[in-house]
Amino acid sequence: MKERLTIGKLANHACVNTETIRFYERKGLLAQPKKQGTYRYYPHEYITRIKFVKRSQELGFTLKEAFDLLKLKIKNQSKCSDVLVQTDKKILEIDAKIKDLKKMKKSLVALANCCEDTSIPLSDCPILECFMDKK
Amino acid sequence: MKERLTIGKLANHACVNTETIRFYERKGLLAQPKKQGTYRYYPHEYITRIKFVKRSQELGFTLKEAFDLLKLKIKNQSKCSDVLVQTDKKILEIDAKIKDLKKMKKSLVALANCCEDTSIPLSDCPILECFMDKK
DNA sequence: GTTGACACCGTACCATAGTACGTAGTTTAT
DNA sequence: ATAAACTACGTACTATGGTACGGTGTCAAC
Repeated sequence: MKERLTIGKLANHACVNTETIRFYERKGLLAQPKKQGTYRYYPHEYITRIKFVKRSQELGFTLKEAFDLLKLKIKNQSKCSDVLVQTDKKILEIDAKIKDLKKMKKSLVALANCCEDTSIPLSDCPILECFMDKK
Repeated sequence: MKERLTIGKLANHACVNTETIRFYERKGLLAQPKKQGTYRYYPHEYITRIKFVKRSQELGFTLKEAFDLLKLKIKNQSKCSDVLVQTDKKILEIDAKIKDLKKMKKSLVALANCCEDTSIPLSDCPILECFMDKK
């Protein structure tokens, strides 16, 4: 027999704070189940849903984006293409970030190299210029 | 002859809001020039400095990190070894960020590959289950 | 020499993503 | 049966990175 999921138990199972669940509810992102007496009891699929949202955040999606993906998952008339559009968008965003970071690293490595030569005064270090140019 | 840079002109040249400059000053990140009469006038290098900070933020650095990077150049009386330590730390941070992003991307690409046939209804699509598994 | 645009300053407010806390009532375990 | 542990709810607070606003004073162009 399945245990009745109070907010605390849901939080434990989903590895989040109870306050986080209450926060999602306040934000209108997570539907609040009706009270049965004085307490609310959560359907067991809420555990997976919250875990899904946390995982999406780990993959670089914002909270809202994560819940949007969840909605697609729940809504069974959604198509795979709906999810693909979001995913492809994120992949492009990540690619751009990686590209930028690599440029940044190159500039920093150049700075490190210039600092290794202690005869060069730091005032002549082209760090600022490096950063601004490599865009 | 160079124009006298009031906060508004500095903001325009650096492509930020005047309030942003005031915010940096309040945070103690940007030194407030002494008043000349009732107004403050900014050295022209502040334009490049703010642009540098904005560029660093674009590359995924926090505001504080951006100003720390800026200090590398400005604090040229500091020891070269100090600068090297800072720079190497930043390079490691960048490497870690790139690694994280690559991991994210890998997961997302795997996700996208889960479903090539975009006409399949989502209820039959494994794409979102992939999300949970590929950790 | 007036007027409109700007500076200065403090304070309040925005979004994002939560966390903490106090009060009151309820459930559960011993 | 009583105490510990939990729930519900509202509000306040955290951090990050700003933006907006109102009042007062000033500068600069026409």
